[in-house]
Amino acid sequence: MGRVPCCEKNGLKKGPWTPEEDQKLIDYIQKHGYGNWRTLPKNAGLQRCGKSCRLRWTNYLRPDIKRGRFTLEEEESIIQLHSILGNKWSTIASHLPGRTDNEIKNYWNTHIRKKLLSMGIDPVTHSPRLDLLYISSILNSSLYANSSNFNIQRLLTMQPIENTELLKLASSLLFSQQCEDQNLCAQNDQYNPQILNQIQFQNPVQQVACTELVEPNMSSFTDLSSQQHSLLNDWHRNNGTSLSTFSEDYIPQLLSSYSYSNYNSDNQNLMDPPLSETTTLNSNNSSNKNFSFASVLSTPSSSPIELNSSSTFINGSITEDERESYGSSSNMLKFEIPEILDVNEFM
DNA sequence: AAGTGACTCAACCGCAAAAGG
DNA sequence: GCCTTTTGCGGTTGAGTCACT
Repeated sequence: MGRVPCCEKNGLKKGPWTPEEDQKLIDYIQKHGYGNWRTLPKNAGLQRCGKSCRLRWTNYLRPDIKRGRFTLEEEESIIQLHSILGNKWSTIASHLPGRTDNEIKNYWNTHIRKKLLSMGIDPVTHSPRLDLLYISSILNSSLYANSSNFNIQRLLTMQPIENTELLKLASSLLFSQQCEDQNLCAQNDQYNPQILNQIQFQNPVQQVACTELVEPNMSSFTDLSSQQHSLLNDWHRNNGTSLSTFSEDYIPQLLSSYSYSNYNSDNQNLMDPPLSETTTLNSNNSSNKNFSFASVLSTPSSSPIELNSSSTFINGSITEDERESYGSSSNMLKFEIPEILDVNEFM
């Protein structure tokens, strides 16, 4: 379909609107309405194209536009609607009176998306970042397994590591292990809790992810919708500045529901939860009109998760060695990520 | 106080669908 | 049914602002 530019470039102003231009547009629309955007600027005495006028009116000058910060309810709605609709900003906006698609799009990109990422949730799929879990499991095996079971050299030669991020991580691990060999060789068989306690996670999500992988809290396998809701409230109150508290409570629940059904669907799961407990966390219940934070997780659990470009597809190919290492010894299962690894590189 | 990088958000761009002749 | 015009949408940009050094 041939397209003619909506306006002549010459002689028409671009860029920020002045108060005078705003007033002209408001006055004209209040008098005549906005029938034809193409002829409107000329009639209103504006050196703008119709497209620019329409955008200015719909996104800024319209009298019913709500200004100010998004409320918790609006934020919940956006997340829930996005999990269903994707980037259909205008459709999402139609469910939020007074908010424009542009505003919602901006808010998503600058706030919600980052929050979800920092919580270990893929904002595209609304699923837990399984690549982080996978990395965590690899780290677990690599750092504290006995050398006879697993080592980083082996990690570097593993088939599933096709992702360059994992390769970077593996390389970093190799380097950090060399450092540890020099400094911590005294603790060959058992990790030293004092030393580990001194190592701080850069990302609390990972800490929880790692901990939960190896030490599942079975009490979390219950219906959590109300709890999740209160967690979101906490998160919102903290304005995203203190995610650790939220994440530590929230992420294990995500992992509980998600890793069970996806991580190793055919064979024995890492933690072998009862099936019924997994299903109670299914959030795709359209009859639930109240927002549950589980709605963030919208991807059907039965489908393989194709994460975004910075993510890694996890196919559940866990070797017998690794599986054993997860479940055989609680000592070996505890681990932490060295500071040398920048978790943000994987987010 | 100046420099720099990160962040925000209004505005633009290109495309596609809808509408009209 | 075809072509042109208009409208709407989603992705992206960049100027302004803020925070930190």
